[in-house]
Amino acid sequence: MSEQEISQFERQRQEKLSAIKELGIDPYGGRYEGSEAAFDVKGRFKEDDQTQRAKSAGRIVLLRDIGKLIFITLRDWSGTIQVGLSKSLLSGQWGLVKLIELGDIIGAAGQLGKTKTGEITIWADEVTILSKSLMQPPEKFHGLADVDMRYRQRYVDLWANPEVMPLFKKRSDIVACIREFLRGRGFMEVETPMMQSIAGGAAAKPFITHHNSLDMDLYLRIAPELFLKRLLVGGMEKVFEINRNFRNEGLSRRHNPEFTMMELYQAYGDYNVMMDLTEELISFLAGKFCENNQVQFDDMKIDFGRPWRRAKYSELLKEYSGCDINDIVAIRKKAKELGIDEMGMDDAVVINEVFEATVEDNLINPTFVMDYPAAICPLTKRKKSDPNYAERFEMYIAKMELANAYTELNDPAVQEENFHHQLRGQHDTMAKMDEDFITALKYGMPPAGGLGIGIDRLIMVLTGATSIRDVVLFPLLKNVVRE
RNA sequence: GGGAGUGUAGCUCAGUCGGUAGAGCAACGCACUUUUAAUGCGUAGGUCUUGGGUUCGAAUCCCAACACUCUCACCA
Repeated sequence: MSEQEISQFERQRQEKLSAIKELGIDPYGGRYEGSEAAFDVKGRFKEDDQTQRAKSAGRIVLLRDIGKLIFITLRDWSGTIQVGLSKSLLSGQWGLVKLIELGDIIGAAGQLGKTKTGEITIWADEVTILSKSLMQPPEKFHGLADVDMRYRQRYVDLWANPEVMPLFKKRSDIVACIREFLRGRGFMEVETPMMQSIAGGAAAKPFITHHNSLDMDLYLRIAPELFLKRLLVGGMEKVFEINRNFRNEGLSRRHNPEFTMMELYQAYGDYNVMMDLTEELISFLAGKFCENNQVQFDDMKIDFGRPWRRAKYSELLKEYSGCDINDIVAIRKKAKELGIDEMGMDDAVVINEVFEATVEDNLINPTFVMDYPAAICPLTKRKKSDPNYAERFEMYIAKMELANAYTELNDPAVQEENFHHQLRGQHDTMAKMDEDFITALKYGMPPAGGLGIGIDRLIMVLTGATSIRDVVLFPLLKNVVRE
């Protein structure tokens, strides 16, 4: 279909638009003051008070025309409210009233009352058209079901499917609570570069862009870690950042190429401090946003009740794969059984492959996995008691990695060595040495605990949404090729 | 990138053995001042994702492309 060609529906709506203009009315409205959220109007309604008035604005999502009386359901960001348009109350405006239709945005004011059937209703004595809709809205009962269209036209999805707006409101509330919680504990929010000349702090393929006047290639950041640690060097003691990371990798139910990460650093702390903080923060959120501290997620019932399990990496490996972490022969045998191509992989990588293949699917309730093999943790301080292991934990919920934390490595010599050391079998390693970060460490970084929490995934487990695309307003999609 | 599935009216979906397409909602017309997915009667609406092929004949069978979903791979 060519773009010039407009549908019969759009043509019909254009005619109504013209008819509204002919009445001398601007079909696109303007400032509209004094309107109240539908939710609030319903909340303050009193049974036998005849003097109540209300004024609301929103989109018409249902319309029942009974001749000289029209019932309309208006939806705004807070919910819906019924408006009754009666010819006897609106005789002067009846010409306009008969021209409005599903999808239009209107304002209405009048006495607040109830209908015979008990529905709280604004009996309008004044109606204002605020925006004429030229497009046909989706089916009123099923809404917009086509997932592709829901993501491409989120601006329709948000009002056509009633559960969508509350979900994104909840996301906003959760993020606000995280900020409130952290600020309450003395953390300072900062913003560090999203465009970096060296994409460091994680092992992932970056997106590349170019700055013209500096004639310089830049990477969209894969993590803020190395910049936040520079702030520790600078003397900030408790910092956090909530912002986007970008990773040039595959998409899935759990992966969007741009995703929101909360990273925080606390000077003089360690990974045990981070563990307590993680448990307290997420428990606080679960208590606030989840009924009975539980969430149904797919076929899993997640229980956020404390205390959360804290188990060693080696312990979980033993529990679910049957292998002792020190018995590399048995682990390689297990890897073969699992179909992992372990030839040419370093031991630590094979162990981690087996771990991921056997353990992850069992981690449903919040679980801290502690003490990772040091070889796969280049930014982490090793355990004093056993330098083969690093003071790192990952926290899992519903088989997903939600958080990752370290006792941060602050020895510049060890850090430099780790940057140089490449593990065979790992596709991406720290691509380029960040010399300036090493310089920063040489000035002295206080010992610290650091934590990263994947915000999108956290929203998923707190709301029961099983696809990251349901908690991201505009997830990345392929372009539709237009002829 | 691999595998499986899906793509039909503006939307939600049927479509049997291969015989040129159906419903509900929305739209248009008429009626209706207490509806709740309002109702009743009537009208109109389709390049069956796109391009090839098989066939007398394709929404239906085959091939390819495109998009989406699930899944695997990738993903400290």
